[in-house]
Amino acid sequence: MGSSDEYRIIIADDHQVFRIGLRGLIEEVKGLKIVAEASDGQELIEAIEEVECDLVIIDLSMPRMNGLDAIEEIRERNVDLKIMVLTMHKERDYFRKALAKGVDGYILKDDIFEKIISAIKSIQEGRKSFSEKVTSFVMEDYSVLTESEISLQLLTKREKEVLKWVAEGLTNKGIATKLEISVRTVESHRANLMDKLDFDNVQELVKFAISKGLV
Amino acid sequence: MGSSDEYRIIIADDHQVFRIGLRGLIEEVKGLKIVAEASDGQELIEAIEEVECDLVIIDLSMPRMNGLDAIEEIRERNVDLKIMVLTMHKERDYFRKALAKGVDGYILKDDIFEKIISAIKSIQEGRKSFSEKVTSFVMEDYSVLTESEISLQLLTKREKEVLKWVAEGLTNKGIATKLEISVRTVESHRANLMDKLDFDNVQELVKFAISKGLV
DNA sequence: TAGTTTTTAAGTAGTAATACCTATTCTAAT
DNA sequence: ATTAGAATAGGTATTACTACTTAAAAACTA
Repeated sequence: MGSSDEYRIIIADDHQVFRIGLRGLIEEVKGLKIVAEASDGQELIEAIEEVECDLVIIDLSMPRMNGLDAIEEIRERNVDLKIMVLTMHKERDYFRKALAKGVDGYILKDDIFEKIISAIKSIQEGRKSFSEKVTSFVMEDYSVLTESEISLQLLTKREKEVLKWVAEGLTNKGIATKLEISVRTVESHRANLMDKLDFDNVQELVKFAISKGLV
Repeated sequence: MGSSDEYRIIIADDHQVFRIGLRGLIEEVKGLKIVAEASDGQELIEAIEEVECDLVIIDLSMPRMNGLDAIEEIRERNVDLKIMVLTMHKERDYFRKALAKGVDGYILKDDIFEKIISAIKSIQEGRKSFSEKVTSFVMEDYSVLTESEISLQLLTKREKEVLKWVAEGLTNKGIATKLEISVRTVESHRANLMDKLDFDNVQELVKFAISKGLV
């Protein structure tokens, strides 16, 4: 055995002090080894090319190339490399975008250290790990959609029905056939929808329908 | 005082045995009182009209009028009434739709009874409460989007850019102006997008863009 | 440097959607 | 029974998008 049974980690964070602290703490754990450090996205990409590693721990706000762009870059080159975001950002948007780019973990810097380690372990075992603080944010997010539900109540039953099928991707003609009404009627409903919701394109209709759980 | 400091609950579930069990368990808790029972959505609506209550505990699968429709009906009449879903369905879709309709809690029947009580308490105090089993489903859901990421890699940089703006709701002309290229070029990119992704309408483009975190 | 992909752009025709406006029937509430 | 709102549908013109094809720079890869 030797180094082959060690889990090789690269840290990318623009604060040196944080890196030193994290390295110290992680290396106290048997089986985990920091094989490189990077202070920005560009350096990280280079480091990955140079040294073999299993996991990248990456901050989102870094100079030159930010974390999200770096993650995209990494995923384009190597789909298997595990990526764990370790950041102060608990905003829904960062989290969502990071997830969409395929990260394996998203842990907040104000989580306790044990959480970071258990996340690393989870990822090592092929699972994913997210800070409860962000999962709860996503949950709130899910339910917040609800609050502006008044606008849905503006719509009549038929309008909601038409909206649903529009969002599903049917053409007006398709909807007309499905509901057994004239295309002109569908056009009317659709015009009323646009009017009531103050939209001027299908795209917004789709996003609205999704947010309301109609599709 | 008397009944004024009691939290009045209506139970709607199509299984009588379950209702009896739940009633017994809930009424052992001081301060909670079951004021009515219903075996389907229709009965529930009627019960709400007849007796005053603070919280409705409702199952999703019921005859005559199912839970989701009942919730919609209730929300149309009374926005303040608290609604807690208590169901066996842990599928993402049920959960998402229930949330979109503005429920205050979503608890699974295979949760322990203490969880149900603590959820009721949370709701009573104005918070929301969801079974961890469904929040984790949502989380997975969030990250599963990632797995079919291959399709994004099919697209060129420019195509992704165009896709983003389409999803944002710009017209081809608007995108052309923004990117300082001809409308015909935008049309080309868009046609290629449709082709590569095997879509045939904007709606799908929007949904795809959202799932990839582009918008 | 040669070859491939990406980005650019146009022709031509056809289909789909929108912006107006009007108007009848149906339904539910007063 | 009356009235308001919803659902139906048509007229006319304009704008937006799609389908299918071609093709030339530009950029990148081998």
